Amino acid sequence: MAQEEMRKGPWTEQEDLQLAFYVNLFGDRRWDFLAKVSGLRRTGKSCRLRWVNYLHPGLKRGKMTPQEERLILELHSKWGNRWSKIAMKLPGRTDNEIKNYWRTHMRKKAQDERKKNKASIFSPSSSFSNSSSFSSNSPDADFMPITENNERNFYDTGGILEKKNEGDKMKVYSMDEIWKDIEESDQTMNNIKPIMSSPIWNYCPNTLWMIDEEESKMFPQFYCLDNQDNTFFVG
DNA sequence: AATCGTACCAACCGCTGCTAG
DNA sequence: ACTAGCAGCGGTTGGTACGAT
Repeated sequence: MAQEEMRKGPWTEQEDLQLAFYVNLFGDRRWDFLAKVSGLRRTGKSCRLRWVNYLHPGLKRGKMTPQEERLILELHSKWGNRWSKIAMKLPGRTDNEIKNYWRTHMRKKAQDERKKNKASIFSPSSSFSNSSSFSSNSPDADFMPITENNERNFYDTGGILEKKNEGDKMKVYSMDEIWKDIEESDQTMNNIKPIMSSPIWNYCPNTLWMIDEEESKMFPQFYCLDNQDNTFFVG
């Protein structure tokens, strides 16, 4: 039997409306089922992605704030490429968004570093000439961490570098209280399996997806960003 | 005005882990 | 205990907007 051709590529406004309607009707589970009943010629996977990354009412649009940027840097240095985990600490931001941001950010930073290094590489007093990154052939390698296998990887940065950043060029921001709570929530999260992986699910008290009492116990706290004065607060 | 390079974002792909049967 | 199906995650790619030349 010839399988119906699945649509790919950008979503139309009509498709968005259709998806939103059926998600509201049946909930945000069983994506294959949703894809089928909605009549959208999309895979369940595609529907889920569209909903999570674009249509969900709890999403925050627009540029990353400096606070968010700093938090991403901090969390990435701690957790590495655990985008979904990082996204959990940035309400309204998706793992995809953070991942994209990081990619752009790192590339830019790598280029800056490269320029700096090029300027100082021939200087006799340059400590760079003694650094391990000197031997790298890759253009971005200067900014890549060394992995547990002693390999460099542009994309997989952070995490294991946590100690390496102590006291050297990585600026340390004072986010003690946030960190304290993140560490506490780490312990909690290690013991409790989250119901949903996306941060937006426990961020949308005014939407159809209100968290219930049980869920709120699992996620006792989350950070919110006050766009007025750019401060974090715990909800 | 045309072309090129870069940044950004949306979406796809492949893999993994979880869970229900 | 095993397996199939599903959900989610991380990596990658492709398209578009925009600024520089």
